[in-house]
Amino acid sequence: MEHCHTDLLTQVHSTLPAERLLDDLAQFYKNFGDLTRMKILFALFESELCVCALAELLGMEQSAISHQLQKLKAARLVCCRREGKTIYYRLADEHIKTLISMGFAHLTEEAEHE
Amino acid sequence: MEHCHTDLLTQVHSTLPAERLLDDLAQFYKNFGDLTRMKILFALFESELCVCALAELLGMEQSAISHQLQKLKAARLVCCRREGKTIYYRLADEHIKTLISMGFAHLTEEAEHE
DNA sequence: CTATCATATGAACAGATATTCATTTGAACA
DNA sequence: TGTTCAAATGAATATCTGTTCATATGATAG
Repeated sequence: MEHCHTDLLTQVHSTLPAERLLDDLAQFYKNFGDLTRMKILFALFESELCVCALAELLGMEQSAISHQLQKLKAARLVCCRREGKTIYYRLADEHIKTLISMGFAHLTEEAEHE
Repeated sequence: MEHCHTDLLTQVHSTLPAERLLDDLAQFYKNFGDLTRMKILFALFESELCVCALAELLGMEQSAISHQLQKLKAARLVCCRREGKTIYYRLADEHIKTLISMGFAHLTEEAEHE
């Protein structure tokens, strides 16, 4: 492994953010790495929706949606309000929309180049 | 489920991108949802590096790094060049840097608000 | 052409994750 | 208070994913 410049390695190493921070970042992105959650987020781009509406929209069990919503909520990507028996979910902030849209743009741009 | 406005649902449904596209997007984000890959990407922010340098840097097996690099390569997040026996990996484009940095910023901003 | 070094690949395994089913919580209303 | 509806939760399960180990490829030097 003599061809690996040790000084370059220590330099690169010094610029790496703390392990904890990198893991938080990976955990954060993990939320976008699932089709069901992606659908939920895109649906909430348009309007706040209750759990059963999301279940209906995605053609999935209420329980499955609820489990995913808990993850999105824990990650502070969505928040909710109660109205009687119904609980309406919405995006936690518009920033999220921008973030996802960037990935979307990246993907569609890349497709154009082919 | 009568409280769910069917017309709202059909309207939201009409704005959802194609299933295929949403899945591609989720698959794309999945690449950022792993600590090892996140470390690799951040390391490549600084400099192109060969496989064994990355293995050394992360304190992991060459094989583990190589497997992850194949995934990043398949997602066109990184590319490589050969120089003799050594293969150097680098970010596929600077755009990636921006994309990841946005998540990073989002995370650190959020932390400040607490 | 053989040995060696860097990397890639495949199979196997362990740990993580998404979904389902069954049950519980919580609010409204009779 | 008991029933009903919406949502949350927990256990079980099947699938996916990351790492390791063993081996293969591919380039270079002798």
